[in-house]
Amino acid sequence: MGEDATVSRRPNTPKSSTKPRLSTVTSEDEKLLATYDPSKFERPSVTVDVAILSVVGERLITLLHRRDSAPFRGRFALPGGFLQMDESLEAAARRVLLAKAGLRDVYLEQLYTFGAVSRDPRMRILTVAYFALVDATRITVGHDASLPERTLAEIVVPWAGETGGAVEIQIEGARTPEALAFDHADILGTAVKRLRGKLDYTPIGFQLLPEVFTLASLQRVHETILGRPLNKDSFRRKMLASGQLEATGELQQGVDHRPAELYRFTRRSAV
Amino acid sequence: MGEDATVSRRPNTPKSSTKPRLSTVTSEDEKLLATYDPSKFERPSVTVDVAILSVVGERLITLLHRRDSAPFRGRFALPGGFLQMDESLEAAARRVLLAKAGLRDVYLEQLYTFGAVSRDPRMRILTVAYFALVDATRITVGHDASLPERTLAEIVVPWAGETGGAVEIQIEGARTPEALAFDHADILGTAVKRLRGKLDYTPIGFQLLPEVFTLASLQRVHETILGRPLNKDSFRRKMLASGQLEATGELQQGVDHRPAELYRFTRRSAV
DNA sequence: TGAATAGTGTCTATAAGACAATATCCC
DNA sequence: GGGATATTGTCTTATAGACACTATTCA
Repeated sequence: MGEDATVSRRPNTPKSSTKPRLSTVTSEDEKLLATYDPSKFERPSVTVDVAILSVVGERLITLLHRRDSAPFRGRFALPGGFLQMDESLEAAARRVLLAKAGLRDVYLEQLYTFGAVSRDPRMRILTVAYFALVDATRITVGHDASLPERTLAEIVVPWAGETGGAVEIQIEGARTPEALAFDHADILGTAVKRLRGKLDYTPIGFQLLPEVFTLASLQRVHETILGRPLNKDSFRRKMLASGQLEATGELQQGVDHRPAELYRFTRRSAV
Repeated sequence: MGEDATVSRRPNTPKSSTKPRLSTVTSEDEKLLATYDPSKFERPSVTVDVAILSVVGERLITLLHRRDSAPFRGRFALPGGFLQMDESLEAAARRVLLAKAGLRDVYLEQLYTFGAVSRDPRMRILTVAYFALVDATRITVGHDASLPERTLAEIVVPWAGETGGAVEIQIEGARTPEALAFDHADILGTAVKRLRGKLDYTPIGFQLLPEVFTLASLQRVHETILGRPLNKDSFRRKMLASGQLEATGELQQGVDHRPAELYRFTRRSAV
């Protein structure tokens, strides 16, 4: 940030006289801080929200909480929390993942920062949104005393390709789409758009599958995310040519047809 | 943000009793706010920084300011400023562009939010970084009483492709790279990485050229950003096939060889 | 044996790279 | 005319899609 030195762009903010005292501040700096005090500025609250995405069957799903307080009481919302002063943004996102969904060691990437002035009716709150990819076998919504209530919801994407925009959320059994709290439908839409874009040139789809998987299941994951069918032959060729798949030599079990070979991602560490 | 309702995750924050009063808050909400007050949380400062990129000759350049106060006094930094409580993030970025570089109506896109705990030695400051693309003819660094001092600096990218990482900054005439303030070399590196990625599938390169341009100059822009030579034939074919170029019928003037035809971008509005 | 999906091989269409030939301007 | 770059056309190679055929499992 190129914070200005001379500044008093905000005459309506109270002129606080408390200067920050940090061990890294030298005595020369101390003098300068007298004329430049960032704490003069009003500050927004900052939260971190995580769009946890997974593919179950042929559906793109996400994990939500029902809000039990205002604003948007009763609406579903992404898991999130306030950024603490001693943690990085990513650390906050990982804390949220663990505390609210019981997930650790998942693929996590910063998505976008949402900062519309009135996105929260109470006060100015920015949210730094992340998205996480989790294979279906790791998401649980059963009762767990150490975790808050969770709900899995289907993401229905009402636009093609990478058009972008809000998505619709379909709760199991419900007939109409569920309106989400805040701008969370936009956040999920942004996550889907980003994921679709990445799928073409990165092996990110593997993050949504268990350790070993068949090429057909990988293709179904891609198709579910992209929302369109893919050519089987070229999908197969491209994946094998990418050098990122490793044949395990094992075969699929328990299917009523010829079993497919199981593959493994060669760099599971790519988080 | 899925802010928790019951909360008191931060026992060390002062329990403020000032509840926000907003016209959109209903009386039922008022009651709930008694048990849930986001202002209880300590808040970071938030700035917006803008990486202004341009291509001049065969060089990728950016616009910097020299800091005249601590921290990083004397170092160059990106233009930036504190987010005001009544403006959106993008509005803040556009305000910075106008106030610090005299630029308006330029391509602007949110890049990434940088939030390492100690990125500013004084206090916790997040910055939401944006990048702007400006054609070379619009960047001025001459003296202008309404603008702060500015410097154009060359961006030297020490990595290939989309590897990512900090870039080096070369100030005109200097022999060694210039160390930037804060994490601004990382921000610029992130901007270059993003730009390289977008160049393959979006017409974003046009934003760096004047209204009309030749195919050769467009190719030079692409090559400068990508840091590698491109095949002339296929570049030409791909651009013309994209349907985003429109021949003006005019020819280049004042060259000592056969003049090239001038083209125009068909959707300059794509900001 | 038949249903179902896996996996291989071949052909074609399309896009990318290489290269040659011609065009047009200024000096 | 000579130098320099633009523009067009053709050939070759790589990649993607289409399709036919064989393979393997279970019911």
